[in-house]
Amino acid sequence: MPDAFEALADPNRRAILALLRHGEQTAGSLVETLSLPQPNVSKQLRVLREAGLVRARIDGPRRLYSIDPAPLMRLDRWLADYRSFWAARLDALGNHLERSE
Amino acid sequence: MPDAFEALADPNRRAILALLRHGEQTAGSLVETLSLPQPNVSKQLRVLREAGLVRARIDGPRRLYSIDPAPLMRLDRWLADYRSFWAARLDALGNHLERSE
DNA sequence: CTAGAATATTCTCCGTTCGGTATATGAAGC
DNA sequence: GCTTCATATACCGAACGGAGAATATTCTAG
Repeated sequence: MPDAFEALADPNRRAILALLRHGEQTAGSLVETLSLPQPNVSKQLRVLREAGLVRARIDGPRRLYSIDPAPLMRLDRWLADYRSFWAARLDALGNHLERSE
Repeated sequence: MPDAFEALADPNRRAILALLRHGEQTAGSLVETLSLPQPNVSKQLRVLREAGLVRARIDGPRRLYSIDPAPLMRLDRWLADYRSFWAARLDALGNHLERSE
């Protein structure tokens, strides 16, 4: 059972996640968009599912996949411990920041 | 040459990064703290270096490793595209948010 | 219950990675 | 130049991960 870090290590899986940002998608539409072989996509979806990054909703013969944000939240918290390393640098450069204290 | 996602997929490498949060460390002190074989640590440091996550400063016979935040910044920007998936949920729970539109 | 569409699983092959051990490089002191 | 300490690299075998092709499962329709 892979964790989120391992699941995100693969570019194809990140591409799937990016597509799911636009909303629920059937496995088939992901196959079309990615122009990858169907079994390949299905296997990557399984890894994403086991890592908790996506969930599948059964709709007749299709499965509708969508993002489950929980592991990404944890990744965000993990990353928070490192933000101080670049926050200072950005302030110094005077860049516009999306976030402010 | 591995990218940051691949480099972060390994728990030992994440442990090294966590230790470097406290500041520059020699390879030797990392070996002690992690209680991993020295060549193992050295190899993980190489992967982290090639991914740009750490840099090494030569100080006599030792190498002082420290965090290079650039790839983590990129990871943060990557993650930003997914924040909307849990921001709404946090709002609903009444949690305090670091960022606001 | 048969057929067909959508998706998942299995299998094999191959390149990569990992842990462990041994060895090599490089700098500093004598 | 030799020795020693600190670190890196080379080598090996085992385990892992991904691509591809073939097959199995599951649902729905008729």
